[in-house]
Formats: sequence, C-alpha cells, structure tokens
Amino acid sequence: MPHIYFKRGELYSVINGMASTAVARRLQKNFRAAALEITIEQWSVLYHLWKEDCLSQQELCNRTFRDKPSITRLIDNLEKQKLVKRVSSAQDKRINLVCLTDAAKELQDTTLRIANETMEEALQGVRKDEIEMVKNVLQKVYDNLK
Amino acid sequence: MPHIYFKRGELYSVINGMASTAVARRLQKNFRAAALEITIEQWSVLYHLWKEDCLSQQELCNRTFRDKPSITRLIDNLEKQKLVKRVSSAQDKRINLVCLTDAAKELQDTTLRIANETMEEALQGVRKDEIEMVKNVLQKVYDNLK
DNA sequence: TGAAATTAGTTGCATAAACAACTATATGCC
DNA sequence: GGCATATAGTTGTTTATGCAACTAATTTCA
Repeated sequence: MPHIYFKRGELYSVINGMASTAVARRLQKNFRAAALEITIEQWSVLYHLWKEDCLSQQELCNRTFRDKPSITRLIDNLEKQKLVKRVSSAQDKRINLVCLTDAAKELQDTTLRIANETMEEALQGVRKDEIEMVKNVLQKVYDNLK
Repeated sequence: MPHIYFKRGELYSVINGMASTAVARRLQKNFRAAALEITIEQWSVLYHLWKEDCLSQQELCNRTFRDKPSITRLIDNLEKQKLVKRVSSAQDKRINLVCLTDAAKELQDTTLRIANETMEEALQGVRKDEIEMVKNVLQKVYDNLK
C-alpha cells in the first residue's frame, strides 16, 4: 500500500499550477479593470502575433502549447471580435495565416504594460537567478514529458 | 511604447503553466492507460479526501484552489460516478460534507502509484534542492497575489 | 502518374473554469 | 425576538480544453 504521496517534493503542489492560475486570474482581473474585453488566452495568442504577425494556426499551436481545436476556437473568437483575420496561404492552401487587425495592434502597448506590472507584482521578492532556475526546471519538466 | 516583454525573466514563459499542463496531460494519459475513468481534476479532489475524509465543499475550495461553482460541479460529477456522497452536516445545515465511497477508497493506491511514477518521470534530472527552490518561488508568487 | 501517407484545419462531445446572481442557513447585535 | 449581515452552496452563461473523428490539400514514392 503505497502512501508515498509524492516523496520527491510534493510534485502535486510544485506543479499543479497554483501559481500560474493565480497569475492568470490577476492578469485577467487587471485587464477587466482597464476595460479590456479580452481573455488571457486570447491575449496569449495576440502576444505571439505581436512578436511575429501572420503565423499559421499550427505555428500558434506550437508557440502557445495548445492543440489544434483550441487554437481553431480561440481564432474563431478573436475573429468575431475583429482582432485577427484568417488569410489563406497562397503557397499552401491548407494553411491559414492569422494576421492582426489595426484594432489588435492598438491593444499591444496597454496590455503589455499591464502584463509587465502584474508580473512585477507577482515576482516581488524573487531574485533574478531564482527566476532563471525556475524557468530551467520547468523547461526540464516539459522536455522530460515531451 | 513599452516593448519590455517581461524583462524580469519572461514571466509569461515562467508561469504560463507550460510545465503544469504537460504534467497534467501525462497524468491523465497514464490514468487512461490504466483504464481509470477519472479526470485529473476529479482526482485532485479525491487526493485531498484521501488525506482527510468528509471535508466541506468550502474546505475543498481552499485546498484545491478552486472557486465554489467549480467544486459544486466536480462533486456533482464525482457523485454521478459513485465516488463520493454529500452528507448534510448535523451541526450546520448549510454545509455539505463530501465523503468517499468504498469505490473511491479502492482507487487510492493505484492512482497514487501512477501519480508518483509520473512525477518521477517529470522530475528526472532535477535535484531535490531545485524542487525545493521552485516550490518556494511559486509559493511566494502565490502569496504575492493573494 | 497515382495511391498511400502526412499535414493543416474543423467539428462534435464531455469536462472544467470564471463570474454574477441566486437560495438557504447561521450569526451578530440592537 | 428580529433585522442586517455573513457564510455555504447552487445555477446560468460564456469561454476554454482534451480527445476522437472528420475534410481538404500536399507530399512521398513505387
């Protein structure tokens, strides 16, 4: 009868997303407080498009760690809100390029400022080298399971 | 025009749940492979009940970091699957105590073994002191936003 | 060339989460 | 006692996720 309960440091509490959920909720709350009508999931897609516009849906899957149906529906909703549009690729008709509208471009600065402020708040009292170490460990966990 | 993009170490990638999502998916996959018909969210509720049976829904909210409607519906589904039952508290009629059935008690050992194995796999190459540091940082993040 | 396999994206279905509004019970306090 | 307030839980609505099955376009290769 194994009553081990995650002897290697309570993995459950390490990685159950307690912190990421808290950050996500706070970020969503701060968006709402600024009258920004987007979800953090939608924002995470826009975030990658601001770095590089007109990515394929598959590329957005890779960069946001979501599966294809999730991206399909996020893009559906972003398109309804006139924040992106699907443009069929001329080279490969299977591919939809997802491109930002002007309205989405206008959201960039405000939402990134809010995200940075939220992160500052979340990481108060955490040293840079600690952040680096957390990043490295979480990356290793991700790679271990990939 | 703030093009900072999380200067304090790409908080987005630190905490966006990439690792916790990967662990959750793997755990779910391993449950399915063992013909266990529960979701990881349901399992996370059972996990706390195995530690201490007959908690109130509110207490389950606190321990699993979920809000009340989420717990209501998780308990609804667990009750449909005959894994828990709601017992009205004699002292306070507002309170439902959520108690394990025998069927749920039988799931404990197998699912905990699978969870431990999944965690071993996820944490390969990660030292104990690194796990401790990650726990501490994520706890600090959580406390900062609470 | 043309059939098989691969890749990109969509749809259906079940579960889960966030938020607001709601009911019911209990507590505080005058 | 009785009214105001707080607490426990439920319901409705919208959004998001996971999985499987599906269509359409492209690539592989005999």
